[in-house]
Amino acid sequence: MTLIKNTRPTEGELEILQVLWQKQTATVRDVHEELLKVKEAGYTTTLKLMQIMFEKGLVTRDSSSKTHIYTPAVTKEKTQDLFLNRMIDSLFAGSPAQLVMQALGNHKTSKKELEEIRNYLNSI
Amino acid sequence: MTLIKNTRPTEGELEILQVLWQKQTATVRDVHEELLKVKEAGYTTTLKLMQIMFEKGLVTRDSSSKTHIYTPAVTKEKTQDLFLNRMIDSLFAGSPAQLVMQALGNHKTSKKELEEIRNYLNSI
DNA sequence: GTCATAATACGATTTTTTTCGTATTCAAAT
DNA sequence: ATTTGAATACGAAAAAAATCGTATTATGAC
Repeated sequence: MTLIKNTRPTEGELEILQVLWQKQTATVRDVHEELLKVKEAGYTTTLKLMQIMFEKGLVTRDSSSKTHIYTPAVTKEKTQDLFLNRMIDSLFAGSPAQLVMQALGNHKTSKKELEEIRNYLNSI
Repeated sequence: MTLIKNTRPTEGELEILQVLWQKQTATVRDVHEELLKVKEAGYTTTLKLMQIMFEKGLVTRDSSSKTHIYTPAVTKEKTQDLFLNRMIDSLFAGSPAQLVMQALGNHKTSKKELEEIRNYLNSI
């Protein structure tokens, strides 16, 4: 039986997952290139990080050809939940509602988005 | 002139702020006692952390008597926002609405809370 | 086949955060 | 005044995360 660890990605790992979720599939170079748009980083740094993520089971990879092809092994939703829960616990007294209202309050949200949320609320 | 850095509290610092926000004012021992309810920690560990937080400006302290008295120097709301923004950026494609819906979806929120949120929405 | 290029592997270093041991100091109780 | 207990200061070690340099290897162009 395989123990599923709830490995919480580090910041750096999160940045990489970002890219993988968007591209679905990518080489180290692909990811690296994408990261460069946002921050400074050496190629081998990205590589190493992705290797570690592979060991942790955060990504899978096809290594049948020299240039490995990576895919995310955790979903964006699961990861979002991981962080949301953590944040609700540690900063919002365990109340999702508090987080929601705080988030709505301090970010200008468009009418359209507010409407979406209203609809969503009604659908629950 | 003093540069105000947007120092993002570390995990450990957050736990301490937690306690300070709740108590408003506390000694190292107070905080430490509170932390013990939740996790294991040595007294001097807590002390050191609070000293570092003082240097960073995350807390202030009254050191007129031997036993210093600490108070939070950052508000809970500001700190919540700091983390919310970060999370929205890094996990929700910059869309607060997405975060809100995800948070509502995956946590059983009571009818009463949903009602509150609805009211809040209408008030915007 | 050889060479050049680009990829991986891997170890080591650096940086950040957490943890703790020890020395010192203050104050209250005797 | 002395002792004792609890507090702070401080440095250093340990742990976690990020960064990078170098060696090795595979592949495609010639």
